[in-house]
Amino acid sequence: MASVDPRTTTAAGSDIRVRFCPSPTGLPHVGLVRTALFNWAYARHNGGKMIFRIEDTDAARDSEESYQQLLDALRWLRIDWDEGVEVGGPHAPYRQSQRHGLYREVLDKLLAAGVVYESYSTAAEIDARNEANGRAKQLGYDNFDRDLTDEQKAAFRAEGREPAYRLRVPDEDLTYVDLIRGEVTFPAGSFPDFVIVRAGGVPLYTFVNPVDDALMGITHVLRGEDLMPSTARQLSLYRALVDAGVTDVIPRFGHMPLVLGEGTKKLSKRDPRADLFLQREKGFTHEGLLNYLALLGWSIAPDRDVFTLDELVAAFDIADVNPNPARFDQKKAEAINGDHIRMLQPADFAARIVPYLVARGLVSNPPTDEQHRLIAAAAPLVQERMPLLGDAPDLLGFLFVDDVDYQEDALSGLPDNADEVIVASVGALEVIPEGEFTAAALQDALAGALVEGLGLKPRVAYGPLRVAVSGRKVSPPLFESMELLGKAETLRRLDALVRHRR
RNA sequence: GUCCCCAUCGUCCAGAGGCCUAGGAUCCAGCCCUUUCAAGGCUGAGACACGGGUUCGAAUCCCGUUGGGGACGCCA
Repeated sequence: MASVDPRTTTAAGSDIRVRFCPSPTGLPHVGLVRTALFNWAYARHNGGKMIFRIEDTDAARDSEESYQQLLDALRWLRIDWDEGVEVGGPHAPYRQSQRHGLYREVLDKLLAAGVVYESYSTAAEIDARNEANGRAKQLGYDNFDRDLTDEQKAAFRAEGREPAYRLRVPDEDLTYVDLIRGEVTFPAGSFPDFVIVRAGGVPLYTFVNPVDDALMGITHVLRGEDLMPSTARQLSLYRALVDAGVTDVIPRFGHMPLVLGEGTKKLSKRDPRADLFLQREKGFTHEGLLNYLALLGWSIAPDRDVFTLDELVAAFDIADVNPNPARFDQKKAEAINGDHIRMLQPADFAARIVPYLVARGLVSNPPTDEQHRLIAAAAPLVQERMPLLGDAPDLLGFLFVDDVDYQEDALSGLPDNADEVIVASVGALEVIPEGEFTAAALQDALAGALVEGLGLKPRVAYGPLRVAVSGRKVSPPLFESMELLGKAETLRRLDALVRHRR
């Protein structure tokens, strides 16, 4: 009869310690971000601690660049940590590549406790034995070296072989209560004794991950569903760790649903939607992206899905997370982001679009005082009409260039009487004094000349002016745009379009 | 092949036995507002995978089927 190990932690509230422990390989992925977010939110909600550790145990794939990107990502997202890389803490160091001495000590304790043994079998030998015994190859290792005598070990050593170390896994069912999925049982014998330290002494992930969790006092392991099957191995290692006196409690586990891409497949690292920095370049705010990601498996209320990070923290509980895999929907993510953009204070919004204008070469870096003034004045015109901060250059670009870049569709959409409209407009605008060139005055003058005077529908009347001013069919509100440009520049642009059409 | 997980509108989420003629968001369609586009408002289309139980009563509990996903390394 399966039962939960009584040594499982009962930590709650401020005793909760969670960790985020990525390996520095490749670009930060949105799935990774959601894992970090839920860990962080759980810690913050409960007043517990968030530990940020780096699992750089694979020298071949890890890179310093990737490590820096991870830091950049979390800092941009405002996901902070109480202990870990950069900030230090009582369990430093927090990069596994700097903890080898610790792993050696733990291995010695496990060896002394008799729960780990030396294994000399090579992969080829294991395969050969399986074949000879009519045992399926997928079953893997056959626990051959479990009871090697000292003489046998000496003989292998004499051949120049170095042992790998394997954990003697318990021959009984392993049960735990998943924080998201409830009770889960792995039947006895579903996996063989596994290697924890490679021949040559390099410790493996299957070893260092639980060891660090134990050493760092992690109470709640919240990770991706893809790691769920390895929980059986972790549990068996944990028991060994307790038996060997390395730790005295076993953490609780919660497995978050996968983030899917198109169809039913896991969101690929190659999928552009998965690339955190690409999403940032497109113009996601950290608030919007985090809000959307939180929606993948969780909700704050039945009838609401836009919320602040503070609200998320106040409401979050890992037990409320839905176990279903969720698809990343770019459209909805952008819609949520648009809501967050609209929630921004005007000055904050203006500041946030600056990097995008700079990137497009529309303003200098940093912008001049004059450019700052223009950005601040123009920002309110576009804040509610963009789902992404990256839409700013297209919408506001016309304000920062001397020559209007006419879009093809804008030109071709011009009515036949465009010149007539512009000429009439110029007449109406010329009489407005420089100091009274305001949106309200412009609207009065243009409505009088075009809508009443020429009897045009507003859509027809203002279209040519919009193209003359912005070069586009879609732009910020016309009169306000003209006010920002000023009388002289506005008239110059109207004239320029007429010339351009000749 | 073995083990594990999952199953409500196209998508995401709500629903922990009667409040469900299943609710919200997104997307799509239409209307309103309107100087374009948005935003905003309104309306509409759209789902409990299937089959058995349990129960007076099931989207909700149990079993099975089907479907999907994940894991099975001296990778992480």
